[in-house]
Amino acid sequence: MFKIGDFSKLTQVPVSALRYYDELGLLKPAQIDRFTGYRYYSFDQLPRLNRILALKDLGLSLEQIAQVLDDNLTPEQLRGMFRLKQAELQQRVREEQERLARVEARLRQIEMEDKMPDYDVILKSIPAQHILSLRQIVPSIPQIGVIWGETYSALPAAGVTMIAPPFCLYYDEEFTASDMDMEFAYPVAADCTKTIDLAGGQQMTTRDLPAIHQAACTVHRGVYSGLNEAYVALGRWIETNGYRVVGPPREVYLQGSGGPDAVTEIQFPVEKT
Amino acid sequence: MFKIGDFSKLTQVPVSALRYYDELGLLKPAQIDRFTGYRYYSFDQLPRLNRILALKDLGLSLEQIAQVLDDNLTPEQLRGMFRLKQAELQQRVREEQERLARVEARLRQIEMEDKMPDYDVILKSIPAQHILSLRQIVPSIPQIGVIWGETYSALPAAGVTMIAPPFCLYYDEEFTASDMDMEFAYPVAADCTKTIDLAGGQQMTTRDLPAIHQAACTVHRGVYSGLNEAYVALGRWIETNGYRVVGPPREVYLQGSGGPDAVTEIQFPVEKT
DNA sequence: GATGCACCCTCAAGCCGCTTGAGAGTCAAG
DNA sequence: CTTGACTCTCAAGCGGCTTGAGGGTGCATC
Repeated sequence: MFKIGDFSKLTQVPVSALRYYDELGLLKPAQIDRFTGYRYYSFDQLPRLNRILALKDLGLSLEQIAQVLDDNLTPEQLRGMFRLKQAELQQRVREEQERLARVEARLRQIEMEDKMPDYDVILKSIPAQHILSLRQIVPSIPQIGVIWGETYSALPAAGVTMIAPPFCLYYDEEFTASDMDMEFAYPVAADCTKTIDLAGGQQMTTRDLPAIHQAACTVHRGVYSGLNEAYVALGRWIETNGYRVVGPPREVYLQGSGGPDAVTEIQFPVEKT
Repeated sequence: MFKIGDFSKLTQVPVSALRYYDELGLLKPAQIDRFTGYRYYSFDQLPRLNRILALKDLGLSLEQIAQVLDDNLTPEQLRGMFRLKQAELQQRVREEQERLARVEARLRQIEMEDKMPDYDVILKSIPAQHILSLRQIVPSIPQIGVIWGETYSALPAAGVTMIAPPFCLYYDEEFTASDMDMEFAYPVAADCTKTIDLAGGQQMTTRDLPAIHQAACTVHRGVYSGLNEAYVALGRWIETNGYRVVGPPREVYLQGSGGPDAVTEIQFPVEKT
């Protein structure tokens, strides 16, 4: 019989942990002095403690360990438990490896530029939306503003209200500054079905835009001409982190002044390669 | 300006997390209604929030993120921080991979035997010890008990007290049941220097036994003839988990009755291959 | 103007696996 | 009989939130 301190030295488990295991009923001392409350342990408890440590080392929670030790589960349940743990760990290893790759990319960037990068790229999902949109080949960049003006002013007349910031989709595979295949989109209520005829003979129509599982996104603050850098940053992030683009990027005009206080989000649908 | 719920939907960050970031000073709302306490957020806060999310995704703590965002550290500190994080993550990936390998080994074993294995192997370090010992070629297994008896009875006469359970070291590379090269050891006080002459003309002497950085250990309960299985289990564990033996194994007689309540620990010094 | 209902607030507790600390009692050696 | 090392219990703390209780707000509808 040892006092807790001796048992702690023997097993290299902290006294506080032994007391905690006692509290949980995971490892009760062989004996407790009923007057002083002193815990006394015996060698016979080593196998049980070792099993606790071994299972803990496999990543099981103390609650799960208690089950394995006491609720003598069926072999079936036992297998299930470990298979689950295996899957969990595989997932975790993958995640940590990806995280490590991201940290290394960020570190290289800091070492090159000697400061934090200007754009932070995050992955997020984008919910399905119902939009009122116009798809068109746009001859030049200045035209974009014109089209936004025309389409926007047509909304109230048609009794349509935008329920989220407008955005556009770029369908060209490569960047071009002329004859761009673009779609101008206004998110509208899910039950809205409309067709609007515009001055130039084109039509805006409502349609569903499916959800995007994963998109690499970044936010640009300032005039639109600066968006370039954001695209560059996003492109680099996507490449160095092992993703690839799987759909047309979107430019969301969160705060659409076009001036220095404009806020624009760029979203690239991506997939892990 | 959005209320917290709208900002939460926009950013896909839970309301409770936004409130928590406010509390930490990590992301204060652009404005707070001084009468109702309602938080109001603006688009301008998106870049900051994105940076928070990006850094969180790299594994930084919120405290570290606050530093990066506000205490604008020197590029030197910044690099240091990320290099540290990199090292941490490399370590973690290794650990999780090893853990996964252990879980997979255990799973295979459960699938073979349809129950938890009888022996749990754990890794631990073994501190340096000062011992009084006798190294000898032992002709046969029954002789072992005899030698323990002789050496043990010589201790009191020499005024030596054992301060931990006795153990023996096995120097043979392979298992043999005859002519075993063994050392019988009694842990004694660090300042004890003695030579004891035994009946057969041999001498026990004191010496230092260095610490073992890592040892694979398991505990056997019961008669000594059952130790075999414990050795088998240990050997298998060492092999399947990618370790190799780097020193003579020890058999520690924790509860040395030799009967069914005997408790023996076997320790193999090991190294990751 | 009353009533819903969805939203917002603050404050406190809970999660896990312990660790740390306060305040008080116990044990063994000198 | 004192000293000092140990033991006990109980409470709080860690991180990054989440959950819930209890109560106030804001806007639309009757």
